[in-house]
Amino acid sequence: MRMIRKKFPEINDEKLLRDLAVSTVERSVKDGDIVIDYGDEIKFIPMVLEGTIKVNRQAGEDQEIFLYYLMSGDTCASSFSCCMVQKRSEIIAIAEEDTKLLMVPVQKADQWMSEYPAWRNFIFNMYDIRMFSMIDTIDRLAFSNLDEQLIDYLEKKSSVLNTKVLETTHQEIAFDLNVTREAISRLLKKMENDGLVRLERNKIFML
DNA sequence: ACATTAAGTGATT
DNA sequence: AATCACTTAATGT
Repeated sequence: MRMIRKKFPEINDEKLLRDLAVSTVERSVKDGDIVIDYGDEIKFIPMVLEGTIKVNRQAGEDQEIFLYYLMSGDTCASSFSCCMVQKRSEIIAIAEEDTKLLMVPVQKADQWMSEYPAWRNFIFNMYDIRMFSMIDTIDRLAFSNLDEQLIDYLEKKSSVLNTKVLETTHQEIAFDLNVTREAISRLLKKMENDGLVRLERNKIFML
């Protein structure tokens, strides 16, 4: 409850906070765990208390692309609309680090929309934020070449995880940007020569 | 020591 | 930029 207040200051309705405390379940996931898989039926809306969730679009079997991060204080509003129209998940959500979530049952979330203006505002606000972050992603995809995308990707990851040392593989980046591993390896190599990064196995040092 | 996985690279399309 | 084929290097058992 204290946690909710701290992480979600927009929710400033005492009664709603009490409702949240009784109707939600806290869930801890570890780095790399899949929170929502492609095709899952969504029954809960996750609110992120601590940690980071990576959200990827998945198209078909082998096509995947990074959409955005959910950080502390964020919620995935689109999962709300998704289950309102009884759809299965179009995205996959993976924990990027050990993460604490607050799982809000859809039915409650729906009920609170009419009950609490604070909740309604919160959800709409989150919609807006998600939407902008998507537009950002679209810009990146449509208007920038791979090197810019890669730099953007690395910078985002670095700032989200608050570290200069990214622990990841070229292959994983390649999956997220939907290109081949070789392309990433070559670009990173070039960036290393340009003094932008330093490379080690499973590590990228941002300079 | 051996197997596995990550990364580097040249050639081809 | 993708695909392929192969090498080299790091890491796990």
